[in-house]
Amino acid sequence: MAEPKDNVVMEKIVSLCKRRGFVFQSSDIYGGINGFWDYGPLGAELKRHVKELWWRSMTRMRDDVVGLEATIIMHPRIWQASGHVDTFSDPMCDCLLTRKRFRADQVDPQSGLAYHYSGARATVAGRALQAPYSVLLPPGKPPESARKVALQFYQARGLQNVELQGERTEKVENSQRYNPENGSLLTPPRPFNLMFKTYVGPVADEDNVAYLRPETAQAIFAQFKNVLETSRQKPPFGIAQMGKAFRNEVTPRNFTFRSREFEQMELEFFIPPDEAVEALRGRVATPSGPGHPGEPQPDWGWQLWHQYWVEERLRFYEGIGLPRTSLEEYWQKPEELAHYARATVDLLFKFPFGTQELEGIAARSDFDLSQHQRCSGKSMTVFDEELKTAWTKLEPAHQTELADRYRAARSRYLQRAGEPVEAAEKQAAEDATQLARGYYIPHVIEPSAGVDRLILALLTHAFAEEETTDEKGKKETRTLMRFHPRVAPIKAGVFPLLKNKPELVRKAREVRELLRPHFNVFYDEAGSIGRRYARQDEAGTPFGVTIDFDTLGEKPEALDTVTVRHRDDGRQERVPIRDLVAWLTARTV
RNA sequence: GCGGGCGUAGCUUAGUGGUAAAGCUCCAGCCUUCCAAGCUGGCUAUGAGGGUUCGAUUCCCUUCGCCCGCUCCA
Repeated sequence: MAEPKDNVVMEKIVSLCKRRGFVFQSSDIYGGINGFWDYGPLGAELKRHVKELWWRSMTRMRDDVVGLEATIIMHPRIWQASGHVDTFSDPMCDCLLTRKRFRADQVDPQSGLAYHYSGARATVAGRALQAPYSVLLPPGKPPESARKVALQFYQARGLQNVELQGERTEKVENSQRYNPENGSLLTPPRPFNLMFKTYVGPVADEDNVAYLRPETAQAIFAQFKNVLETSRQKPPFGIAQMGKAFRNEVTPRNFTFRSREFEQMELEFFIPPDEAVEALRGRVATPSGPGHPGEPQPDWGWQLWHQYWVEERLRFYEGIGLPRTSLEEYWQKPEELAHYARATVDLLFKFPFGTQELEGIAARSDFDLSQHQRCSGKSMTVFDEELKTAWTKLEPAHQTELADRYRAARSRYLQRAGEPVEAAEKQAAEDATQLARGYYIPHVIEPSAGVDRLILALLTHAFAEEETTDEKGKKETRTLMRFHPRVAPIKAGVFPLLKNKPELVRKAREVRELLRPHFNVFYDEAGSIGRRYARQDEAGTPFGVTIDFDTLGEKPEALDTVTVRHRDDGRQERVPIRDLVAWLTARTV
């Protein structure tokens, strides 16, 4: 995925973002804070439009998705069930010589003779360094190789012509304290918690630790039963949520791409397990080829649902101005998948700094709800009357086959989750019995997108520079943001051709008031008309509405019409004022 | 977290151990009949803290931030 990086373009974009008010550094006047960014007036509008379009396409335009708005701080056990407490806090240690980082529990245990040193002295300058250090010498290697590593260590700390001090040796068995590659001592294991920790209530002690959510998804799983029971939905259906999430990233980089506080748009789409679909419909439909599989069908299995959501999401991106040519689909290889995932597709965008993930669409099996069922003790099953009836009509052999498949899958999950084999088998058999009675834990397809990454993608995709030559032959660079009109922060600029003609100004203000209830419009009378167009080009405003003398009736046939000027090509057309709202609506909604 | 580079106005850059310069932007006024025109005037900066010095934007230290590489990325 390595690509040539274009820093110059990124720097121009960052500069424009600040200059025009798209993105500012958080806490700027105090020197900023690493990994946090604010949206200025134009950025806030852009982000709002993107979120509204997502919410609209995911919930309002569909019968089968409902919304949720959960808190950022939740019961800490949620993060134990999800696995975040464990996976976010692996102790890490670094090689003292090469700085290479290891997960403390994954270092290959080493045996041999450890050479300990209390410090070293520079023979020429006479400088001494009191810094304990050790090297592990594997069996059969000469002691000189251990000393050589130790010399490198002290030389790296600024000593010349090193003389080692306080050498002593010690037998070591199966130690994880040394780098298997060079024998160098590692730093002590240090916890690496990527979740932001806080305390609920005024007393900050370990009993009331809580975390800022590192993803919005878990709230959806935790509220699954409440939503199911109140929304009159049943699988296949989804719960959508937008909201802030927090990760204490090791290295925030690439402008807003990897921030510590960021916003997600996530859908958890719940489907019956394939065994239930087969019992109900007699078969499980699987993808017949690439592309959008069309309207959802009752016999779809997880693979078709997964493909469906990948294609739906691609359509969404196309609809807001990111063509397929700007995106890449990456199907994770089996060895890259999380253990609970059956398939994951990353939608990548070609950023100037490399091709990077915008959204992941994961088929997550029934892992998430199962985890919460186990950890909370509350049932996460769905009852399907139709399934219960259909099951009784199956051939006994078919019943056995489906129940076996379901039981095996449940057992695999339970064993991976750490249940002893015997208990897992027993529980899985019970789950299979429940399936026959119409109860199952839904499987999940999860399209999970980063809002701020998408905003950055839109910004970098929209950014354009054009060389223009004015009438004096002077070359100029015109900067413009070619946002899709649907996401553009300002939909139209409204300008009187001249500022010092009160009748033009009055009419222009009327037009502004006419448009204001429908669109974000910007009135500007300062400077030449060309300058005002150029200012709006940098803000990415797709249309300029200019009130001139024809509007006032200089040419009677043009009375009450305005010039509409197109951002991308400077084209102009004449539109009657009474048609303006409809004209703009057709192009910006 | 480690190593390297950088930090002067809103932006892009200049410069100096002794009054901080310019272009663009922005604001006000005049002018202007469709693409950054012109004239006049104006606002705004040495990232922060400490040290050396009579005096520091310049030298030193610390810190914060940005960029690059490494590392990490459930």
